[in-house]
Amino acid sequence: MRRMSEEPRTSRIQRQVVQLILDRRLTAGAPLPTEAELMETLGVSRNSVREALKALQALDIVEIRHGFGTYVGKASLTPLVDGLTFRTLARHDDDTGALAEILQVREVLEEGLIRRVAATLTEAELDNLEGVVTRMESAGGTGRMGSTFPDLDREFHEALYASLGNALVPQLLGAFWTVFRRVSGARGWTDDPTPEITVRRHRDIVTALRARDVEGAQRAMAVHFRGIEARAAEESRGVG
Amino acid sequence: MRRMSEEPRTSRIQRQVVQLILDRRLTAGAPLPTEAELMETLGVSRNSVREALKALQALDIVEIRHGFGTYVGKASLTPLVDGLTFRTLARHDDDTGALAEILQVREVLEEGLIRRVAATLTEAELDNLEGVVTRMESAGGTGRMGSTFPDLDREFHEALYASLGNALVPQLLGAFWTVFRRVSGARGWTDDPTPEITVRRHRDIVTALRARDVEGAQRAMAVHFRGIEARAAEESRGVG
DNA sequence: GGAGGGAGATACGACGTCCTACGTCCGGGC
DNA sequence: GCCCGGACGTAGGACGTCGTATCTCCCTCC
Repeated sequence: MRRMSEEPRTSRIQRQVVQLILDRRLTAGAPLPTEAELMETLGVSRNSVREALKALQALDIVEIRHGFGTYVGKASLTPLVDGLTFRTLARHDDDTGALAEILQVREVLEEGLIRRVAATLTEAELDNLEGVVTRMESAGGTGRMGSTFPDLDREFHEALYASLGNALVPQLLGAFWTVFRRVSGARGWTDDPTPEITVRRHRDIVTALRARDVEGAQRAMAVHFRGIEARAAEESRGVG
Repeated sequence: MRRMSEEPRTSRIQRQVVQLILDRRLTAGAPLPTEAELMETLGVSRNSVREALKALQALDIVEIRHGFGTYVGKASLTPLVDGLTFRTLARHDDDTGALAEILQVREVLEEGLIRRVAATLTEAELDNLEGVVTRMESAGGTGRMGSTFPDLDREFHEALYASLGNALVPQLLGAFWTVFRRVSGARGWTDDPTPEITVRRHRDIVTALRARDVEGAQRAMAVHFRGIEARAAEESRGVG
């Protein structure tokens, strides 16, 4: 009699490859055994190996370079971005609700984080933030809403939390930000019609931070998010 | 002359399958075309189809059931859990730092969320939370630290934010919680040596919430996290 | 002697075919 | 009427083959 409920090859191979990385203490960028070596080591066919590696690639746990080899991946939050984007787009009619959920999480995170960061930000970091805002002003002032303005917005929020020394925070916020932007693009939303207001909100945040006004900084961040939410609601009303 | 930098089949197929789901407005659980149909529709081999589906399965965008068919997935945060777990374990020596990062995000989230939820929690929901704490007490009191205690802990934190109406929040917190637990397990950490203190911290949170004491609830949550952080530091010191 | 280019090695990308495993459903036997 | 077993559809897995991308190294040309 055969064993019942045997685990599928592919998922077993996935675990074995991960375990191999862990056991050998490999870090991001380190080369993995070739597909041929893996199929021999694990005693499975090349198809199974490839399917397992494809799955791990989707999780950014391995990186496959055509004609070169397979490498340990950076384990970024790309899968989260893909998943959230799909999930939001797949709500077909109610993507406003899905975006609002993401926005609320971002809001709670940033309002809590800015308090933690307010006390420890150095003057140099504040100067840097102010520089980003200034660049936003000139980018918005030209009337040319290319790709630079959103990038600066993202840069602002990332620079804001750099001093935390928490690598996960900017990645997580960046993931949410990217989802928001991708969904906006897929829905054909227009650019921010009032960039000068958006820029001012950012400047308010820096001003409060420079004054070491924790409450004020949090309030300014909250106001900023009210603006984003209002715009999202507007757009989805206009389109839907 | 050939076109340079042609996109790989597999990733193109991935996008096409996702687009198919979006175009047909399919929702979680809906059946997808069979592998044979896809290979004909997209004009590619079955292996390519399978590799693409495997990648989408890893993202929980599709669900494959052996011998039955392929279906639209729930797009849960499983990929995030897998990614964060790997990422933490792959830091080999410094997993304490990685766990601390996750813990800090959880902490900021929960401290911000509890403020938003404090005003809107109904008495019935408070009763439910208190019931969970009571069950934690009896589970801890027996001395038998099986799997129920951690499950109750998770249940507590999920029930706490149910009234937000934000489906993403409990999933995100659950993901972080699961990563923490998996890493703990992989590192062979022991069970909470002082469950009675942990239970008390939970009860303090409920008490503050019942008194509609927003500041107190946030403080109680902060204290709870101090405890978790201390225990994590202790364990990793003991093992490392 | 050094820079550029081509040949070969290496490794992933894709395909076709075959067989197996799983699950459903229907029909025959009890 | 119930139960069991086999047919059928679908995914899982294996093998062999060819195609294509990247790197390396050596040879040629300047």
